Amino acid sequence: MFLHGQGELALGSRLKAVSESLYAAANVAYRETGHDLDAHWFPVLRYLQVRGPASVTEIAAAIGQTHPAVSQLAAKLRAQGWITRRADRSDARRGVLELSADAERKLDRLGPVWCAIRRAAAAAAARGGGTLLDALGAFEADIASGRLAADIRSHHARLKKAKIDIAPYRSDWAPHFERLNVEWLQRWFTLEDVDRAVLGDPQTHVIEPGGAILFATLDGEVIGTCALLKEAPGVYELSKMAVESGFRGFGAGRRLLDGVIAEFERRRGRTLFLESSKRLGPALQLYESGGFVHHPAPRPGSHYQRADVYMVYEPGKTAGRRAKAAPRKHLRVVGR
Amino acid sequence: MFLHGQGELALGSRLKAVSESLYAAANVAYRETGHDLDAHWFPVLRYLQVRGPASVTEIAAAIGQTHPAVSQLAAKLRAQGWITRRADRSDARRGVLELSADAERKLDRLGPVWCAIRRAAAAAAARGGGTLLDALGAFEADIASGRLAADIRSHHARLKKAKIDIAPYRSDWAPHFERLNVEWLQRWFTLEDVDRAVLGDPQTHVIEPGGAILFATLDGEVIGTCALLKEAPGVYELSKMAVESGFRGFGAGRRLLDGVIAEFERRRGRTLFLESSKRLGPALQLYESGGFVHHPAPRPGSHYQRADVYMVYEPGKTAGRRAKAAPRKHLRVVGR
DNA sequence: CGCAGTAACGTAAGCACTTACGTAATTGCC
DNA sequence: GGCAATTACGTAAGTGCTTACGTTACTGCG
Repeated sequence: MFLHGQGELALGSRLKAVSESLYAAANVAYRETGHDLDAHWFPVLRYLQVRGPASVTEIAAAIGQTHPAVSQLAAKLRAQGWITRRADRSDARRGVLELSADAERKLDRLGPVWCAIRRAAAAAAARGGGTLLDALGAFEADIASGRLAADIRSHHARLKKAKIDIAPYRSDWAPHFERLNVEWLQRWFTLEDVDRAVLGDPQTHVIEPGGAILFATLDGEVIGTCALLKEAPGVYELSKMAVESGFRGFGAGRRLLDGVIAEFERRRGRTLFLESSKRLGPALQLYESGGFVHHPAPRPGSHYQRADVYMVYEPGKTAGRRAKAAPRKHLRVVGR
Repeated sequence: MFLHGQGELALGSRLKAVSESLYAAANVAYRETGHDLDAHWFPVLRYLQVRGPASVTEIAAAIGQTHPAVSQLAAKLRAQGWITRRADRSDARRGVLELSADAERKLDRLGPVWCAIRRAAAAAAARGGGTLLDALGAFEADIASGRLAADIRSHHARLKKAKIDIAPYRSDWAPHFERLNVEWLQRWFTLEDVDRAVLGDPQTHVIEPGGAILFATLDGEVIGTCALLKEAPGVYELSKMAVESGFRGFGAGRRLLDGVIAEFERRRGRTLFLESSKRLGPALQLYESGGFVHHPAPRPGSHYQRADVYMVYEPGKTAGRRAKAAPRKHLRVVGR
């Protein structure tokens, strides 16, 4: 192509073309996997998914676009039922955009597609090696030959067939432990000092005192984590359970919970408790079905500001589990 | 920025944003240096400059855009006097777009700006190192901080102050010798076998037989070249003179011509001739002012199909040079 | 407390492309 | 040599952004 000979001068044109091809490739992947959304919506929808309800200007600033762009897209998404808008009671100028429950459910299933796109794109970029121009050239070649699209397809097929694995702590996965937890903490609460300490150095704060950290992986991709903290001899806390948005509903949370309980039992612990919040409805359901029962009073001397739920593990109480798990059956099929 | 955390998934958005920022940065550079054109025109204008007159679909295919895009831009450029359109007599559907003389003159001066943009962009891309994502991040940082714009400015300032240097043959510059000549040969004629041989391996075809190759450089950038070929003992040919489009009118051709004549004289040659074409008006003027006189008959046994001009160097005939050079004075000031 | 300055949007219009479509000329093929 | 298929390319309309502008609400400062 003529522009290749023009070096960096044609970068603008080529970047734009590659950008558009990437949107198109992503859209093909969405369509093929039965997801009805447009790649251009990704920044806004993903922001709302990860960070929770937000105003137009907040989103615009975060994704690097102008507020009219977000405003117009929001109107369209609102018309299609993806998002809702309510007034901000503290500031009448501002509106709060929020994913509809339906959209939230849809997005929670997109993990494998996103992961497939990410892998294919990373592979294409890496093939170029060295410079930006080389990487761009490799991208263009992959797009022109259809290799990018084929790669997305095959990665997605692999991910859909893959099973969730539970793996023990690995120091090189410490950043995943932090990333996954920071994501939901920022969304639902704020990072407290206890969190920062534990997440920043899990080795010394969790592993060395006699606790454990488990990772849920799907085809090598870390998509969830959970920790068992040793509080006192025989007393353990289940904590830092996090599953990546986009991979929810595949059973990772259940597997992590079972894994942590197994770790607790391997240590012959006496007491296993957890602290959580009423706001985290689906998580509480999971804990209940896993054998945790609500404790009437809040835990004395809790280290979390946010904790208004205190649950304790009672091995006998796993009866509800099978019943709760049943309606999830079709999800498991999709997930595996 | 939020999108940075999304890895390759946000590549489309980021590429588009960087693309638009690059257009904007280039436009700032054009405006600051007093050039009245839009960065979006670059692919079309540059194609016409380098390859010569072309049809809408040919350009569209070459620059990777759709024909309506080129068609619409062509209409705009035609209205502004940048290009003209005439009918293709062999195919009534097709039109032939051609740069106006004025546009050609403007584009011939853009070399330093283009070079400055290229250098700044290359530096930004290199700062990221490794992967496409890193390079992109570096780009975004440079754009946000204004460093890219500042770099373009300072590179341009350097280039405008720089003088043209004439350097002897260096084997690592052989690709420049080829590139510069292929560019104009493809535009004005076609590559003949003689050309391919000489350009592909100048060492054995030019240097070793006792000839010479000179390069014109501006601040380290190779922008022109010219060769002295040894035809027989004492008989030399001036050939393969080429100056990059974008750097014309800065006196590089004159300097190369003088340099080659000096090489000829250093070798105590008897005869120095050249072959050219009537179609290359400005080049013929240069040769005339440099002391070459037209020979009435074509050269017997010419190796070029395209040659319809045969000139011979006569040392006394350099009188016209000063007169011809005079109106160029302001150009030299700009060029240095 | 009043009121300039600023912030949060929404709307309109523009821009650089695209896809869709129509028309006229050329090519290919029996 | 005739006619279907293809090609060149203009026009219209759509898209995903942008800039420009206006309205309403909030904020800070004398």
